[in-house]
Amino acid sequence: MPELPEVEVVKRSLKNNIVNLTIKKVSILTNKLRYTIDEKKFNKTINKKIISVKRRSKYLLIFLNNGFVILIHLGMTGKFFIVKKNKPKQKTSFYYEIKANDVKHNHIIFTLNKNLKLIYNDVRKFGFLKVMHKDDLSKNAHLSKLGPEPLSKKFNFTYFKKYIFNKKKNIKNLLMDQSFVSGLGNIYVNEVLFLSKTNPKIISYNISTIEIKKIIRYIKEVLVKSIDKGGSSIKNFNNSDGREGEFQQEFNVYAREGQKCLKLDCRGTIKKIFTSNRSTFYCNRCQK
DNA sequence: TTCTTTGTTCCGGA
DNA sequence: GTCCGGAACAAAGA
Repeated sequence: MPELPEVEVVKRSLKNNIVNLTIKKVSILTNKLRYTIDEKKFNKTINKKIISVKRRSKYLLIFLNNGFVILIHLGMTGKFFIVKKNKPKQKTSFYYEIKANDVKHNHIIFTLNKNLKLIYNDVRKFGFLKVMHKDDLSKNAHLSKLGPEPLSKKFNFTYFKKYIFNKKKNIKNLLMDQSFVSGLGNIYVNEVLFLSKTNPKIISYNISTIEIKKIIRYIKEVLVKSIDKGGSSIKNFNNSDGREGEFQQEFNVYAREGQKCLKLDCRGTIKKIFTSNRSTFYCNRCQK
């Protein structure tokens, strides 16, 4: 599931592969992803050059040389494939050989110059692509409500402490709240709370100064580490077989219900509960 | 057929 | 009016 590190890895891959290329053609194979696709808007991208690729929270932004931008959210299962026409077997770290059974989930195909194709593939169709003018980005409903980037200096002790004053929300829900900090999802929030030994149900205003510092430190540490590893939950991006990677080994608590706590000398067991309809995993001993 | 997964939005209660 | 948690929603696979 793409969270901030995975989106960052995708951004870097796109940056290395499609900047300075020109979109020659757009094929919309599915007219509805999360939102209905406005085909006319996509025509604005034809014969335009890609000048940069950026990330904000879990959103990708592909900027074109006519002032238009493609805003993308990968949802649960959104992926980009870059393939070389007529040479399907050729691969680099990001080139991907599409298997026949993946093709039915290809929804939007950008034909680029240099015989390349950029393909948006999404099994669950919870992602979206939207074309708009860059001047309209600041008032876009998705982007305008976002809190600070977790890796930025704005996300610090002072900000955190001030924000949780009187906040009755539990810490799990707070970290999931994109207006507080933008880019964390369920997997990384579970991991961070394990590392800081914080109980996910604790009321935010009750969190101690020491614990706040730990949470902030581990958020930054886990995200950076994951980005460096190429995004823990999309290892398959670099695999040629298109299967799920062994990313589950990377996690201390996520999807480890009933298993032993991995912390040395802790004999706890990983529990699974639901908070706001989201699966929450924590150790019953070290996250009191 | 039912359950699961996610981020976002909506709704009712406090 | 504000805050919060829970439910609903989207699609598809197991």
